[in-house]
Amino acid sequence: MSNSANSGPGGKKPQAASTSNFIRQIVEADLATGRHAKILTRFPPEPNGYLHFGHAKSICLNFGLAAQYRGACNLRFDDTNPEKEEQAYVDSIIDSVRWLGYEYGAAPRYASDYFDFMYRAAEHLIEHGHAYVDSQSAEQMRANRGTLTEPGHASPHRDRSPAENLTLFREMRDGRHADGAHVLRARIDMASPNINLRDPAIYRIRRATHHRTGDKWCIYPMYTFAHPIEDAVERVTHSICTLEFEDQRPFYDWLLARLADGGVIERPVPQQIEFARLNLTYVVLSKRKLIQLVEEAHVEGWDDPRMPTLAGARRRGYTAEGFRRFAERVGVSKANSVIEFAILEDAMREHLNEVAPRRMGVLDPLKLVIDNYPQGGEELLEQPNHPQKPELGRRPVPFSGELWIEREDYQEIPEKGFFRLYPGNSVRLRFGYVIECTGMRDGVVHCNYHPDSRSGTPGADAYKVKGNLHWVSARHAHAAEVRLYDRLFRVANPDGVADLNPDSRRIVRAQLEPALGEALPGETFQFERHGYFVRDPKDAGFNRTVSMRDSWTPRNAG
RNA sequence: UGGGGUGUCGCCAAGUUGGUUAAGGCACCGGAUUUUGAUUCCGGCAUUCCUAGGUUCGAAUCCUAGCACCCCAGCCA
Repeated sequence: MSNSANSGPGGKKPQAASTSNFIRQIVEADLATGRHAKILTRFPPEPNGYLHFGHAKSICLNFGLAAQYRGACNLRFDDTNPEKEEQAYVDSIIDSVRWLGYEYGAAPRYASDYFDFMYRAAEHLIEHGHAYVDSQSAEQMRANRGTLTEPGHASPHRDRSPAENLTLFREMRDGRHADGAHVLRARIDMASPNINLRDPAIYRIRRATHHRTGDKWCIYPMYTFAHPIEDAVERVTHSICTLEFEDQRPFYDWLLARLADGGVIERPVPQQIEFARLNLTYVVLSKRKLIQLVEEAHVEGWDDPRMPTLAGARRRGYTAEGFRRFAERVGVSKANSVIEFAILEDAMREHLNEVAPRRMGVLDPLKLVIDNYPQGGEELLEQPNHPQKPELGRRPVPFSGELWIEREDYQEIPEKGFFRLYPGNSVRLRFGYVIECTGMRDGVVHCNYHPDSRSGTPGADAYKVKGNLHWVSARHAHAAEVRLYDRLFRVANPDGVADLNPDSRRIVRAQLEPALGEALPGETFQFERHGYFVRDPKDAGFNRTVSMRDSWTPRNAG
C-alpha cells in the first residue's frame, strides 16, 4: 500500500534500487505478459532441524520477491517423512521466520494437509497408466535402475494393469502390506539419461507416527511427488529451490502436466526455478557438521552465538535487517559461489551503526588515577547516544578521579604511530577532560587533568590531542561478563572440527558504564571503539556481535 | 565414455534484441572531514569477460571446438 507511486521493481529511490537477477527477470516477464496477475512463492522447509544462514537467503529471496512484486509467500512445512520430522522444529522454524520479519498470512501450510489430495492424485496416475506398484526390494530396484552410463531395466511388475495396481495401492494404504513390501512408482522411462526419470518412487509404506496426522497413514508420498502437488494446490507461481533439484524439474513438469490434463489441478501450473545455495567462508552449513558441533559440545547448543543458525544469530546480536541487506548484496544466481564472511559482517555493521546507541565499556581494565582531581570528587558528563543522530538524545555518565581505561590504550614505550596514552603524552577522555600521562606506578597509570578542558565548555577545543580514549569511572562501573566472539573456524574452507578456531570465544570481566546495567535482554549497543554488543537474551552478559573496522591494529598486531 | 548446470576484478554480481570508456557491493590502496585509529566523503582498483579459433565495420554478448568446476544412480528432502 505504501510507495505505490514509485516506478520499477523495488519501489525505492534509485540508490536503493535492487540489481537485476534472473529470477526477477522471470517474474517481471510473467507479470508483463499477464501469465500471472500476482505472484505466489513459498518457503518450504522440512521440519527436521534448525534454520541456518542458508535458509535466511532463501527466506529473504522468496518473501522478498513477494514483497517487491506485491505478491505473497507461503511458509509451508514439507513434512512428508514422519521419521525425521518433529513439532519442535516447526515451532523453532516459525519463530525464526517471524524474527526475520516476514508475514506469511494467517497460518503456515503443511504438506500433510494435502495427504488426501495427494493420495487421490496417485490413484489418478494409476488409473491412467502413469504409475504402478512395484514389489521389488529396494536392492533390486537399485540394481535395475542402471548407472549413469547404462540404462535401467524394467521391473517385472511394470506392466501390471491399472486395476491390479489400484487394488495393491489401496491395500498398501490400508496397512495390508509390510513396510518396504511395495512402492508406488511413476511409469516414465527406464532408459532415460536422466536417472530421476527412471520410474521414480512416489509413495512408500512407512509405519511411523506423523507429528500432525498421527497414525492415519502408513503410506507417505515422496518429496518428488509431493512437492509439485503442494505448489500446485497452493497455486504457487514460482517454486524456487536450490540447484540440486535441477534434474528433478523434468519430473516436476511431467507430473503437473498429467495432473492438469486430468483436471486434478488447475493451470497455469507452478514453475520450478533453481538458484545456487549460500556458501560462506569460515562457516559450515551442512546439517551433519552442525549436528556434530552440538553433539560433541564444541559449542553450547544450537543457539550458541557462534553457530550459523538463526537462533544463534539472534543471540549473537545479528539483526533481521542485516540479513536482508546481506541477501540483497550477495544476489541470486546459478553459479556455485562462496561468499566472504566479511560481507555478512559488514551488512550487520552497516545496520548496527545506524541504530545502535553508543556506550562505553572497558573490556581489559587498567586503573587510571588523575592525581590532581579533587579527592572523592565526581561529576556527570553528558554524552550523545549517537554522533550522527542527535535525535537519539544524550545521557549522563559519571566521572571521577579513578577510572578504568583499556589496557591496550597505554604503552610505557610507545610503538611507532601510537598516539594514545604514554608518559608525557596527552589524550582526551571521551567527552570529558584532556589528561597528560605521567607514567605508570605499581600497575596504575597516573596522570593530571586540565580542569578547563572539559568537553562542551568554552575553550575546551583549544586542546589539540590526537588520542581519544573511552573510560569508565571505577566507583560507578557496572561489572559484567562479556563474550568476545570470533569466527568459529580458523580456515576459510573448514572441513570439520579439526579446523575449529580455539579462540572463537573469549570471556572477559568487563567494566561498563552504569547505564549498561539497565540494558534489556536482546538490546544492542555500540561499545565505542570496540564494536557492537548485545545484551544476551538468556543472561546478564553481553555478546560481541561484530567488532569495529580497525585500520590500526591489523597492521601492527603480531 | 550418460544427463543436467556453471565459468565476467581477490570474493560476490550486473551486463546477454551484438555497438561509444565492462554497473554496483565487499575487500584492498590513497586522501579529506572527524572528541570512536569508527562513521561519512572523495579518488584508485578488469584494454578485459575460462581457453582457442571463427562470423562481423564492431562480440562478454553469435558460431565451432576445447578446458575447468558443481549436481544426479535414497523406498531422504
